[in-house]
Formats: sequence, structure tokens, C-alpha cells
Amino acid sequence: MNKTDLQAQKTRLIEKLGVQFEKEHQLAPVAARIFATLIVTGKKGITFEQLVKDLNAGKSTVSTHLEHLQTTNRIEYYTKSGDRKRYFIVKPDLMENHIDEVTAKWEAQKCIHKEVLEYKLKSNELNKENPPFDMEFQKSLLDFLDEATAALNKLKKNINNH
Amino acid sequence: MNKTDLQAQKTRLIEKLGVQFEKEHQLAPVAARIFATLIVTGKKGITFEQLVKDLNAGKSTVSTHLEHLQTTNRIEYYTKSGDRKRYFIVKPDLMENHIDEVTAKWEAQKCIHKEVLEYKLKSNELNKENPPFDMEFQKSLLDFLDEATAALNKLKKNINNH
DNA sequence: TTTTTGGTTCGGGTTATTCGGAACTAAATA
DNA sequence: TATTTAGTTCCGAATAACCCGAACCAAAAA
Repeated sequence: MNKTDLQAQKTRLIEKLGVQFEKEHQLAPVAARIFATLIVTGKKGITFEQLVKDLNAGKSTVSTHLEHLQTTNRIEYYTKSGDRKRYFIVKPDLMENHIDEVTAKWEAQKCIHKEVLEYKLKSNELNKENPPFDMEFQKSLLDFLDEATAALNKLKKNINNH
Repeated sequence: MNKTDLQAQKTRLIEKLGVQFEKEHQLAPVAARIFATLIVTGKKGITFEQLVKDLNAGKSTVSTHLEHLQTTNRIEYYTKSGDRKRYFIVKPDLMENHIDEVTAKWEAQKCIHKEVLEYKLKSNELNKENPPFDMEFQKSLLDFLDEATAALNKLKKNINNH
């Protein structure tokens, strides 16, 4: 295993992560590759021009996506004194943010499905002649979301105590 | 609260669920509305033509999306003897399928991030002069995925014992 | 046999996404 | 002051996603 191999593996990993991020975070292809690059590159960061070169993308494309990734709280940058370039990195609290986002999403889902449950209950009352609604799905889903949320809260505490 | 109100609430719920499903399951707008309708409608199911009417959509659109929702294992249909119509319902094992899918997705994520971890380790060995890579993010993420997976497995057992 | 019912398939129009080139800018450098 | 650096902004082109109408089809009904 030499440095060329390592470089090849890096490229491969970025591509693999990129594909995943496209779906997971609903990112455009280049945006996903940028984010993946930052993940693999780590704390030392990577510059705008290096991203343009590495990803064979237009400056405008990279600029736009970097902007978007910053406003969505996924990345940030630091500078070195005497060096005008920006070094982009994933936000140090990305994991916590991610957990918060997922939790919020699940909470919203719980709300909706509780409403569905209410709707079905009311409907059963109002139309006693009709066969009643089944509610197992909603109940399972609510259980699912509760369990999952609990797991996340536990984990979040672990991370904070680190 | 009368039947008109209830109908209005149903429509509202379908729309709300629809928006969510578009992102969550990466469905086209009409596909998401169809799926939402089936969720709210429950076990009694709903026919093709009723969907076309309720959603103000083209027959071809509904047909295509119903096909897609079936091949992706989310819905199915039953028939009543002496009635040619198909009654579409969400798959009874949707929740289990969903859990399996999420678990598989998380497993895949774990694999990739383990590879990233390997890459960083190898890189550290090979370039001892460079500052070493940080790996907290990968480790946190792997913890996250382990916790979450454990929660799901627990839940899945609960559902099966039901 | 003809018509109706309950759909499916195909082709095209519309809209939205994604990307990049060219022109621009603000700060640093020469 | 002129030039380079490190980007940003503003289009337009290419592509993809989404939906629909029209034509089609197979099974049942008339």
C-alpha cells in the first residue's frame, strides 16, 4: 500500500459517500462530492480552488454549493493568517446538529400520525355503521419513533459528556 | 364536528403526509399523495378511479405511480368477487419492511464510514510527518448508527410478538 | 358481436435542477 | 497605479423529473 493507492482509495470513498449523501441529504451531485471530500479530508480542511480542481467542477458551481452547505449548517471555514484562502471543514458539531435534525423530523412525523389517529377515531364515532378504521400502523409507527428518539437522546448525552 | 369537517381534515392530512413522503421516500408529488391517501384510508382500500378523481390526476399518472409503489413494496391491492376494481391498500407488513430498509441503509452507512476510518488510519501510518487525522466524527457516527440499529431491532421484536 | 369498464403504454410538453462560462468584484500584491 | 488572487453573480444550456392526453388493450357485460 503506497501513497498512490491511498489517493485512489480516497477518490473511491468520496464517490461512494457522495452517492449516499445525494439521497440522504438531498444534495446535488457536486454538492454531495464537496461534502464527502470535507468528511474524508478532516480537520485540516480544503480550499476552494483545490475543490474546483479535484472535482473537475466550475468555480461557480463550487461557490454556489459551498454557500448552500454553509447556510444549511453542515460546513464552515477557517483561515490562516497571511493566507487569503479559506479552508473548508465540516462543522465540528455536525453530529449533534444531525441528531437534532433527525429528532425534529421524527417529532414532526409523530405529530402528523397522531392527527391521523385522531381522524380515524373521530371517523369511527361519526360513522358507527361503517366498519371501524384499523390503527395498528399508526401505533407501530409511533412506537418506532419513540424508541428511535429515545436512542438518540441517550446517544446525544454520551457525545456531550465526551 | 360533522362529516364535511371530517372530509376536510382528511384532505388536509393527505396533503401534509404527502409533503413529508416526497422528501422521506423520494416520491413524486402525486405518488406521495397516493401513498398518503392509502395510509389515511386504511384497510378498506381505495380504487384506481377514486384516486384519479380525488387527486385530480391523469389516469396515466396514477397508473404509473401505483405501479411504482407496488414494485417498491409499499402497497398492494385486493379484489372483491364480482367487482373488477382493485382496492389498493398499504402493505400489512409495511412497518417491518420499513424497519428492514432503514436498518439496511444504516448498515451500508456504517460500512462506508468504517472504510473512511481505515483510510485515515493507513494515511496516518504512511505519512507520519503530517499531523494525524481526526476520527471523532466517524466514531460518533458509528456509535449513533449502532444505538439506532439496536433500538430498531428491539422494536422489531415487539412488533413480531404482537 | 358490440360496448363498457378498468385500466396500461407511449410520446410529448412543461417545469425544475444542475452545471458552467463569462463577466464582475474586493482585497492583496507588485 | 496595475495586476494577481480568490472568489461571487448572472445568465443560458443541457438534462432530468413529472404529468398528461390519446391511443390502445383485455375482460366482462349487453
